[in-house]
Amino acid sequence: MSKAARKPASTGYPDDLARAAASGGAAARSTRQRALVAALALFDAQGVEATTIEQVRDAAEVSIGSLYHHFRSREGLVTALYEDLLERYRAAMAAELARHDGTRALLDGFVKTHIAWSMLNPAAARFLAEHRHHRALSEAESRLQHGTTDFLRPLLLRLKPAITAGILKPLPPELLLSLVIGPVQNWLRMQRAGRANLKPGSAAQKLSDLIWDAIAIPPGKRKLK
Amino acid sequence: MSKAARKPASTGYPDDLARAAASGGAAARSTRQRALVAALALFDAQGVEATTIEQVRDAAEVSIGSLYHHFRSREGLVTALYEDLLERYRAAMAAELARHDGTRALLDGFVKTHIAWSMLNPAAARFLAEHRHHRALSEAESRLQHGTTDFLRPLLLRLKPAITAGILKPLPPELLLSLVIGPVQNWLRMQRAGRANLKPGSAAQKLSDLIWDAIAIPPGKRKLK
DNA sequence: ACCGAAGCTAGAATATTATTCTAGAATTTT
DNA sequence: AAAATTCTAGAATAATATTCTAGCTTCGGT
Repeated sequence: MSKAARKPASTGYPDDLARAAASGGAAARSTRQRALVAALALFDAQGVEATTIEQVRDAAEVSIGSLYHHFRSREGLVTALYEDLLERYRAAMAAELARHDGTRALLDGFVKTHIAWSMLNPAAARFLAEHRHHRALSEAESRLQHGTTDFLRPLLLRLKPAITAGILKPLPPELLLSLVIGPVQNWLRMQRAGRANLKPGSAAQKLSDLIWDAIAIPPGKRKLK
Repeated sequence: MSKAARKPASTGYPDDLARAAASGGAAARSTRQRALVAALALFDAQGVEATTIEQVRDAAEVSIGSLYHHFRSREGLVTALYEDLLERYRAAMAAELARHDGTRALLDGFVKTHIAWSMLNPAAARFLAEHRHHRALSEAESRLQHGTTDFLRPLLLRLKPAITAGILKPLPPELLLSLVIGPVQNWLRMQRAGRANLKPGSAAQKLSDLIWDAIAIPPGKRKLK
């Protein structure tokens, strides 16, 4: 349990460090990365408030001094972890969205990718979902490309033309975003809480269809422009 | 500067303690209640992690001993506050829902009441939204009527008959709930973050309509049973 | 009205945890 | 290779949560 450095299934970290392991073995992981991996595992198991710096130090086999050198404070560790995970999510999502281009396919790709990534990286997904609001993050967010927490800007930009084209209802961005991401995040929360009976793939398909009904203009009523 | 201007001169507590103030002045508030009010204000201003027991003691003018007598621990204070606020939300919502009975009116009432209550009690709404997942709460939840966090069971029960009647799509409860509550919670989060331009009333109306489009069977396609 | 029990208040004493500090090792730059 | 920088280490310190003991207040029973 302490130093199972090789197998992917246990850390809960996105990409599961297959890359790091391949590039020189466990020892090659940077101190910083070891700390992040350990922190995520502990946070996921016990919650952030309940995990102490000392626990992270033991799990990551990193000295207190190093921890503070890299992260400045306990809060800084939380923030760094959030930034790192969000970046990984974004990369995965961006890669996936680039493969679709119809309006409908884009929405479908977003919903399915979001859910699939969350199932593949449960600890990361939970952490991101539960710490969207952490006070120290507002400053971190601005450093993260956009000044917004929901990393959906790209999706939004590609949905807007469909409004002009008369395919989507002319909704303000805030409603469009809420309708797309809201139900998905909510279903994932229920699923994490063990209150979901549908399988993820099935839920994704249905949510995608239903959200479409909410935001699209029914074919019969479309007016060409 | 943050855009989210907090209301001054108010405790932020639901009902704003008008009741307590009327029934004998500030001194009449129970120790426990003073602690909850102070805690909510501090949590809202600084976040939970950043507020210390000592700060609560000073703000509430309650001794450490009393604090621990009433709440058992710091975590217990958080949990008690969550339970108290949730109970107030529930009472308000239940009272409102009892006044409607058509399927559409019910949904509309839910969306509008949820948003209205959140605007009226911003600190409470934020706290509830941000601490839905707090580890110590899972146990608390079971004590709270239903074993679920989303206190939407009553709404769900009243929506189900509409499925049999062919008005709503035959959706599993988890999807129905996600579609109704997800967009609303998401919009409120954006609004708290200062990223909403719509006025709450307008957003509520539109969300209600859009959600209806997602979950209802279009009139033309309904089959009577 | 009085008694005891239970609930409540108080804050000093203690325990736990976060953070700082100083020193030295490793690495990178010049 | 010397100097500078970055990184590691863990003991020392500071901040904070929790426990403990003692006195006070309220309340139900007589």
